[in-house]
Amino acid sequence: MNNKLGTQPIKGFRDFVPSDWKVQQYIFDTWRKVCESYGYEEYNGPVLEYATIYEKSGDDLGTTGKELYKFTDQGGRELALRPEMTPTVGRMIAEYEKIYSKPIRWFSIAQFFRAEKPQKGRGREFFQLNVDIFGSESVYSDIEIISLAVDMMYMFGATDEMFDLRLNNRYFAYFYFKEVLGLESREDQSTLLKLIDRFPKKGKDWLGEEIRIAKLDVNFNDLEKYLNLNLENVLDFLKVSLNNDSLYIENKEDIELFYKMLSIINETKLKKVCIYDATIARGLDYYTGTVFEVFDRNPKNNRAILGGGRYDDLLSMYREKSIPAIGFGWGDMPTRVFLEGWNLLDNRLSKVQTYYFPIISTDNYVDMLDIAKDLRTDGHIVVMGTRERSVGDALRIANKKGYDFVVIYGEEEKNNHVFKLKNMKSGKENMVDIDG
RNA sequence: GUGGCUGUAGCUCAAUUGGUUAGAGCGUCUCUCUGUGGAAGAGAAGGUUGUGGGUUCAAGUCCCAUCAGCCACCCCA
Repeated sequence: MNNKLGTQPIKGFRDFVPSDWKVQQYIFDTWRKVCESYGYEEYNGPVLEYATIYEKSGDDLGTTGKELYKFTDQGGRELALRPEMTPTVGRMIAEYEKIYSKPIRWFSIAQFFRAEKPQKGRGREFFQLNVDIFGSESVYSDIEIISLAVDMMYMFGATDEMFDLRLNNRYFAYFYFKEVLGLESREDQSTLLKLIDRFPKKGKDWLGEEIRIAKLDVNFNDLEKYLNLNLENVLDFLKVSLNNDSLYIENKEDIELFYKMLSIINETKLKKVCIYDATIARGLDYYTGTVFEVFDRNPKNNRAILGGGRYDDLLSMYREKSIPAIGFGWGDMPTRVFLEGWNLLDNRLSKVQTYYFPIISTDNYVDMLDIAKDLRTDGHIVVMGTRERSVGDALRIANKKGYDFVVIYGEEEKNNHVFKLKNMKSGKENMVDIDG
């Protein structure tokens, strides 16, 4: 009999009531502030793109299309709601690259859609910050992006104990697999790295079993050595290898860049939160060099809250010659879980000073409109009453709503051509002349 | 997408083995305290127990489906 519609939003989508949206705004404002302080400019792009740009961006066509919201429009085009920004911004850069001098520093805060199974910190609709720098192969761009990500964490009030930034480089991993583990083929190296990517969740027994199944010829002690590498170990290992002229190193330039990056980090304050982590692989699709993730160190939420890396070849899907790029994406949902988990939201949400202007007497309403208009012109936020109230009631309401000031304008004030401004926190009252 | 757990008022939770008209606190609204607040008192609204079906004399309670949330897997762009 009930033919009314349901009131819940559809699975994985969210309603934002004002108190929720306030948190969102706080997160967006913080992201924006730090990006702008680094000289990045904000952009945006279409919510819909041709589905093919997402299917082409990964190595692994079979699995990537699965979580895409895809449909055919009235013109027969295969379209998709954007699940990420990188292909869009890549397309934009490929299209407009000539207008801008390099390097191009861009960021965006936009909404994305993925047909995933919703969980805490993961929905079908979410906002994501994307920060990228295009047209620079320099190691200093890698450092800049990493430093920007870390600064944002600090800007949110995070301390060194709450997070770390985990770095890796797939070419380094491949090189290590070859030199130390004796894995010669790129295919085996790639298989192993994919397995290691899942190792933290699955554990040692699982990894051993999978290696047996994949028939990888790997000494488990050597592998353990790889898994336990830290920043100093990697630097030592690379220093020796890179100085050995008789040694052939595939992707030597990329590995040299990685070495340089780690040695710089090792000498800066970034060292406090940056670590080498052999298990970071980032899905392996379009990343070409540095990969990194920022991890929440809260034991209840041990997960990546942002991730990114270098993708120097991605733009070759749009043009002959690619444009080097590095950047990261940072979702709003894991961020909220992080901030709530460490209690970093209390007292940080913006609070605007608000004037409450109750109707003490409806006879004065016309005058009140003029007074309110003047106050708003002066930049104040004025909330007017909607019905006649006694002064006592008005103050109670102001309390409950958290208004900061109450404008009192009754008979007395009208006769003296003033209004009374009461500060709710201090209780102090001032008479203000109404001039014009 | 697969598997598991969960769903009672806006929120936190009650409701005997299936048994009257599903309750409480907080919150919300109204009133009193008659131009000075954070309080107190009085009262009210708010639920077809997520939704739909089934079993039964009788369903919040049992069964099925569905929707949504959480957890694990998958995926993580």
